[in-house]
Amino acid sequence: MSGMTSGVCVDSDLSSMLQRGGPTHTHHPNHHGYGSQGQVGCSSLAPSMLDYSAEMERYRSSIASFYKTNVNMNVANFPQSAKLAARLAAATPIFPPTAARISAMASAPWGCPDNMNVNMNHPAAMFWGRPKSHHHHTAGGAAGHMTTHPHRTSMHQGVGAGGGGANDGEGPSKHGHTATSLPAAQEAAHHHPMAHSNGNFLPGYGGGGGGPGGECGGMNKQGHALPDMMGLSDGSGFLGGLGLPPGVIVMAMGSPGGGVSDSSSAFQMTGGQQQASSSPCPSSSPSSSGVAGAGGGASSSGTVAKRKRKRCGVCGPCRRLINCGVCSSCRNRKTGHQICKFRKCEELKKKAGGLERPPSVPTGEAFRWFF
DNA sequence: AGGGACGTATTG
DNA sequence: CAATACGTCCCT
Ligand SMILES: [Zn+2]
Ligand SMILES: [Zn+2]
Repeated sequence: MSGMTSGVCVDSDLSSMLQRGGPTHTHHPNHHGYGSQGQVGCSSLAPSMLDYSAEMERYRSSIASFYKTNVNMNVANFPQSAKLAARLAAATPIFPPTAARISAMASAPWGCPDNMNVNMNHPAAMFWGRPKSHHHHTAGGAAGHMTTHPHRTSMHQGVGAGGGGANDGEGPSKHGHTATSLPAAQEAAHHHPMAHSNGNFLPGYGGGGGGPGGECGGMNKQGHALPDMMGLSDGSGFLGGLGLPPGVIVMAMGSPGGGVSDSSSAFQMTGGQQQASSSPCPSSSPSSSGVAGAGGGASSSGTVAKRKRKRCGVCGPCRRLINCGVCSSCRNRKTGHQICKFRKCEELKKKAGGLERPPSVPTGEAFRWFF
């Protein structure tokens, strides 16, 4: 009863393709250098993972096939970072937007094969991958194919999408039943027995293992994961993100609006000032900048205008690359201007207004934990 | 308490 | 300038 519009299991198809797709894998995509903003971390363990490169190739193949067949995938909800990642990962001669779509079918969405929710026509999409390497690929075999234009503006949610034939310029709309039922599925928990909990978020980089030169990626196809699950598995107990393909896998669904991380990198040093190497010129004097918060927050109290906080970038939600497209925030993004609920940084949620109230060990004590 | 709407900081 | 998302106000 629920859904199962077209009984096509992506997984199955994919598998088939994989089998048939005899990639001539000649060159190995050795794209490394992603360790910029941290979200890139690698899982470090790749036991049964033969060559992820090979896998990659296969994926690409399958992807290509898919592309041929399903060119109409919706590519919404991909934050720029996601899009970017998609492109990088895909690193194929195909058009950027296309790449995104393609990857989209590489895996199964939150639907479980059992339910067959894996419809590619789904209005929402999930996406795995890296946010962006910040710099164009430094060097890499795949890079050569990239046709990325240094120019930004690439494609907006619906504008550039049409590049090649996308029919849905924007698709804001509610297809009718889709929009309505989807949210329920997501927001409501759809507990799955073996949910791997791999939403569209980035690989955690806390593990550290692996070395600088080795990016590992265990691929975990089948990503049954619901938005909720991902949300629940936030950074704290999160440990299932190790299975990421070298590229990105997007589950397509399409949905109104796309989301992009506020600062693509999304990394803030909890302290308040972020001194990342990417930052052009941090400094500035901490003294009141005159930023009156938003909406008039600062007006009342005081002088200290709190600068707008940024996502921690490490929590589960933060790792998500794309918007679910069905949550209230996503649906109201136009007016609400809020990030997808599932992507809302937990840190921000905590203090989101509560602010100062850290009932807990002072700084020094924290260290004791280690000893 | 939660969600929507709005202003606006921030970034590209 | 546009896009995105944070912070707050307001309504329910
Ligand atoms: Zn959402
Ligand atoms: Zn976060």
